[in-house]
Amino acid sequence: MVKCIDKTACRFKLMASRDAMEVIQGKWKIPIIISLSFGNKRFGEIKKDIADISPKILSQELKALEMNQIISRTLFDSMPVTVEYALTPLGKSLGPLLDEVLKWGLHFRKQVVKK
Amino acid sequence: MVKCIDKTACRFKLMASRDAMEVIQGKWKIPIIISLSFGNKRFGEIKKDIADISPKILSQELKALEMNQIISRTLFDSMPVTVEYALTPLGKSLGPLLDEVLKWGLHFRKQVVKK
DNA sequence: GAAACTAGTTACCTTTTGGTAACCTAATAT
DNA sequence: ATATTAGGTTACCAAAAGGTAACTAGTTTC
Repeated sequence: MVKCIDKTACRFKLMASRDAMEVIQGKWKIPIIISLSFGNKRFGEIKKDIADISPKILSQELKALEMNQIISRTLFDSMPVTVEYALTPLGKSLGPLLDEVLKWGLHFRKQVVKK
Repeated sequence: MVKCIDKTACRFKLMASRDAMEVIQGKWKIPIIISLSFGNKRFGEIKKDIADISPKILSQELKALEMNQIISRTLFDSMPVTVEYALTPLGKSLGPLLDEVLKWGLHFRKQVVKK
């Protein structure tokens, strides 16, 4: 039975995984990132993509993603003002992680959910 | 600007990612899985590995992971009884996902957290 | 008889997350 | 004047997640 011998390395791993999870955790962050992976979008477009998200939650989650530098927010002073959200390079770098999440989700569904 | 044209495929993706996230979401599930990736462990050993988890939460999370068939629970009727937890093949199949989480977490920390 | 070890459970409480409904500002169209 | 569009905000509420402290059962050692 192998133990977590190098405790510093182990703690470092736990820290890194917690960091990553904090960024993508919650009901709506991954759907928003997936929506933006199909191209830059405006507030209303994301809202239309994700059917049952409320404006309050969408606004809140977009702010959180922006603070973590996953997305950018650009204001155009057209009339009426439009706002464009886009994935940053850091946001795009989530691609492989999200692919794995998706892949494993399908595997899980095949094995356990079974419908 | 590309949209999510194939709506059925898109909904399927969202469903799969939500399934996966439900299994690994929360403050303690990934730490528990990482702990068990170092070998089968008993309740008290996992508790020692994860320093600040309370027995209530550990018990709760182990039950959830067992229900999702990520871990197995084996009772030995020694004196006093001991219980061994282990990753199932499905649990082990989370390996690549967790590697990506870890990798991205380190990348994120280098780029954003910066200390 | 008292303490310790195993693997938890229970009651209670706080914090975080998610959700609804109504409202706001500025401009343009009817 | 009124409705509509865009991009939100606000107040209020419910549910889920997380945490603390104390307690349980059975057995063994001091």
